[in-house]
Amino acid sequence: MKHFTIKDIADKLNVSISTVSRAFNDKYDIKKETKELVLKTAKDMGYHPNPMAKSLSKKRSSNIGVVVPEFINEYYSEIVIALQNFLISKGYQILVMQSDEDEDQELMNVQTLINNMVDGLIIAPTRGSKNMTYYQSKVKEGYPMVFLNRIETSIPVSKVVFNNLKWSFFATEHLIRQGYKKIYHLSGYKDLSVSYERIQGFKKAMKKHHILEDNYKIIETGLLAKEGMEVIEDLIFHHDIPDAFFCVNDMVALGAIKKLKDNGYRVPEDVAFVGFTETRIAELVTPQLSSVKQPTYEMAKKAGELLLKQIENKNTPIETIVLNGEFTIRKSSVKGSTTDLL
Amino acid sequence: MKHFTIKDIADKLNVSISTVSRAFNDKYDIKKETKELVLKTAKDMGYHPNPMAKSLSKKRSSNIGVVVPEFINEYYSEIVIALQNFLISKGYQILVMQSDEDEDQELMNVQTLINNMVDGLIIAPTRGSKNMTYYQSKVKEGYPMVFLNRIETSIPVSKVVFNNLKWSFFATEHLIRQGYKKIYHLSGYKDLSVSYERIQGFKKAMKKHHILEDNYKIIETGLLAKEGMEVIEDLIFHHDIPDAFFCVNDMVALGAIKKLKDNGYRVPEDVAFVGFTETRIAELVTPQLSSVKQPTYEMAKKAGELLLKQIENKNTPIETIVLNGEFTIRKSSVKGSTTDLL
DNA sequence: AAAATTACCGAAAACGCTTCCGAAAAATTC
DNA sequence: GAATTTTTCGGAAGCGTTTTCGGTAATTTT
Repeated sequence: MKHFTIKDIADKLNVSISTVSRAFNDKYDIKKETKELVLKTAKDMGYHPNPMAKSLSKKRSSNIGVVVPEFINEYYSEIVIALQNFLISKGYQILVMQSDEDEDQELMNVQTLINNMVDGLIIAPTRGSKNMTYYQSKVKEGYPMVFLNRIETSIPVSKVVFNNLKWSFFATEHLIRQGYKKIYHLSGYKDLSVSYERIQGFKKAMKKHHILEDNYKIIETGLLAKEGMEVIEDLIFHHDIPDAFFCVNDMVALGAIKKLKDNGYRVPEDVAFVGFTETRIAELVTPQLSSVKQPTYEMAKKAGELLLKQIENKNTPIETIVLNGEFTIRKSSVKGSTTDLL
Repeated sequence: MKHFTIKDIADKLNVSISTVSRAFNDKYDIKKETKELVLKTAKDMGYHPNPMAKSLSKKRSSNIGVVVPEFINEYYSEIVIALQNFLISKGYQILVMQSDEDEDQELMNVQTLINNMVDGLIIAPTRGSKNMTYYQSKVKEGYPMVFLNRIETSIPVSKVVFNNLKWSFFATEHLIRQGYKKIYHLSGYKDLSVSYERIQGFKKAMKKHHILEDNYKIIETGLLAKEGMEVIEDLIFHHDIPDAFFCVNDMVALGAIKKLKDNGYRVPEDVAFVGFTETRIAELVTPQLSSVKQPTYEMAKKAGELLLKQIENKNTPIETIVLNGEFTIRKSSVKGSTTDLL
């Protein structure tokens, strides 16, 4: 099963290779019948164009680089899948690289992809801002690039972000409305834009409902369950357990819940919980975890569209897209919910 | 910031492009000093070879296709990450596609990748065997291909698989030794090789310990939490709840546990559980879930190595690698474990 | 019916690299 | 010091496409 080339088809039909090429790229200067003939015999022969030759001559690889901080959690997995579906449907391939939540790795990934001549990049940055000046210079050069998530809206690049502030506010307000008086926020890293924004939302809700500073706390944790557990250990040690926790993500919430349960606390009777960036297990754990769901598919699609626009037409203006999600209330944050037999 | 070519370097140094090329591919017929000079100026200029041109002339893309059934669950995510790390270190890029647990999608993915001229393929098949004859014909043609997981060891292709039978046997035997008398196996799909093998392991343990057929059951479920829940609903309806469950994976176990708890059962006091293909949340849920851990990184690396061997030397013989894992016993399957305050 | 357009197609260059072939220069042998 | 071998390099073809340019044949215009 050898690979046929454009020349094989040309020879078979006694036409020139230009004609065959014209048939595939539906150019105007080819007769309709010959075009159809070429296409048909090509199909019969099982011909597929050689993408490398095409790339070389078109000076475009039809590859798009995607860099994410990780894809162990469902969130970025879904984003990658959605990006792939969308971009393949538009005739592109994607090269996915993950940075392992490491800035240096991220820079290496981006450079590897650029050296591999991707036509554009979609980057979900990890935390830290060391690379931003480099990225911005690339953007200025006209390199098609879209940022996804975890990036300050103020930075002058095209981006798609979630409205963290708003939904953090909603989630917090829900806890307040349920009657919880003392609410702590486990906040992720403060230098991570999404965490920062969620902190702002949290504070906004506190302010709106006139809750004073001694009745709430913002505790910086990481993004892992382990880190949620550590914080709880510390709080238990200091006898400083609030009525409710609003957590930067579900994993931190699950870690914290685990540690509290291990120490005899009941959730939500003693302590209530709200997570963020909903995962599938939110409804499998006991109690089911309230969480904010982000529109991964939509975010990915928007990012893809923004990028393709840039690729097809350089100097399209910078754009920022801010998306909204849903907040699902489950037992973990409902006061007086009978948790039956746990 | 334009891209330099080999010609730019050649012109600058007053040498021919062949010489420059020789320097990069460390050929024997080039003087050491000129080679170093070329390499140095290339580096200074910020030159990077054009991968498309290279591919075209070498007739190899240095891309490797990876097809997995999904990567929402950690398992395949880890495999993909490990594959990527390994293959990039060897100078390859990977193109990852996921089949969404669908045979037709899988075939499309494989064909897309082949048309994109990947140098080889690593496939973790979804269930169903429709595509196997096609794959086997490709293998016969000499197309470098390695299968990962979910494939019968009897099929004549190179593959890396987990020793499901053995570890399923261990897990089951553990339940028996804990004193559980009536054990049900929630088995995934019977036409999925991994499920089939785990069933065999389960049966083997039953046989060894002389447990009769009316004291165990094998119930076919899917791979999702939802399906674990459905089975439990059914069993509750028929008042047919055993002492313990051995589940095809953690998600099914978690679904089943959830449903049992909702109906007033205590885990593990009333019903014990063992999962499979350990996930991170196994130790975050209450009770912590016993599970068998698969060596994802090692499996991926082995698969990568097998594939590169095939790429570098066609007609290397077919090879099968069977790997082992670890079984971690946690509270969900320990009799008389004080579950404290739950 | 001659002139002007238009439709269609082939030849050839180009994309940036690898590699084969042959030749000049250097080193070795006699 | 001539002959031979080895080292080092340049020229050129080739990888499979796209695209420009020019030309013939067909069609339309006058």
